[in-house]
Amino acid sequence: MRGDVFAMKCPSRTVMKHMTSTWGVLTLIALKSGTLRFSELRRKVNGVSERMLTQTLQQLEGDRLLTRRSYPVVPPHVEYTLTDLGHEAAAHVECLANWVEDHMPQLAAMPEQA
Amino acid sequence: MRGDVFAMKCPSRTVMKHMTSTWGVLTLIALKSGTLRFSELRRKVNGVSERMLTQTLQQLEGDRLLTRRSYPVVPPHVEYTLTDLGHEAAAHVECLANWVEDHMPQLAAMPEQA
DNA sequence: GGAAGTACCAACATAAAAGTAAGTATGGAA
DNA sequence: TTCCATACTTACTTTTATGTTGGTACTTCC
Repeated sequence: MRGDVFAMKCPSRTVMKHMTSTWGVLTLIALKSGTLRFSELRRKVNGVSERMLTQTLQQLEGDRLLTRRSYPVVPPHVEYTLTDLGHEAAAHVECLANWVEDHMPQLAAMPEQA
Repeated sequence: MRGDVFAMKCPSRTVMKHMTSTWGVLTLIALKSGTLRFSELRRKVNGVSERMLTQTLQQLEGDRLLTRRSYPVVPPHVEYTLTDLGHEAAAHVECLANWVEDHMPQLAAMPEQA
């Protein structure tokens, strides 16, 4: 029942991909400090397009890392909240991001390659 | 001097991308247990093409996460070893991967989306 | 003599990811 | 009355990622 990221077809790879994607990382970290609605996330996650944010949120919801709550009011109102699993996931991702941020001076002297 | 993954142009994003790329993750984890040569890595990292492995190794080398040592012998012999930084990076990445592997049953019930 | 192994590179082709623009419904503000 | 905000979707284009093939230089094995 355990996943194996070394196995090409293991679904754990898909979850990893979602969590470590550019916008997945930022979305998880952004939601760590609490529930946010779509437009708030969009402002917080610098540079995401609506399309990408929607897609990222749907992926993370499909992985049960967050829940979507939509209120049927006239200007749409939708809230996104991390699940318990999501909080754990976000903690790991943030830990990684913090490490990279902290070690930037030592990493990459000449950032000219993609 | 500290990086910021929320900043679109921050080089930390590039490093994150290298570390969390499909093959970056597997390469780092594979090298955690010690030096490996190219062909050994290729066999260990299930499914990677030569091209992708080469590229991944060059990126990680550029980020100072591993070192390349090449011996000028007749059948080429090249060894890859994690740096101290690389070991730290690999630990974080493996931690994340382990978490995902351990929680697979709870994540993703129907893995039909990309 | 011919095949295989080694660690690549370059060119080409395809697949996947990401961005752009426009459309939708509705209420409230200007 | 026109415009904006909201939370999306859809179609389309561009960019990036990845895979495939073939070549290299030399040696050992069959």
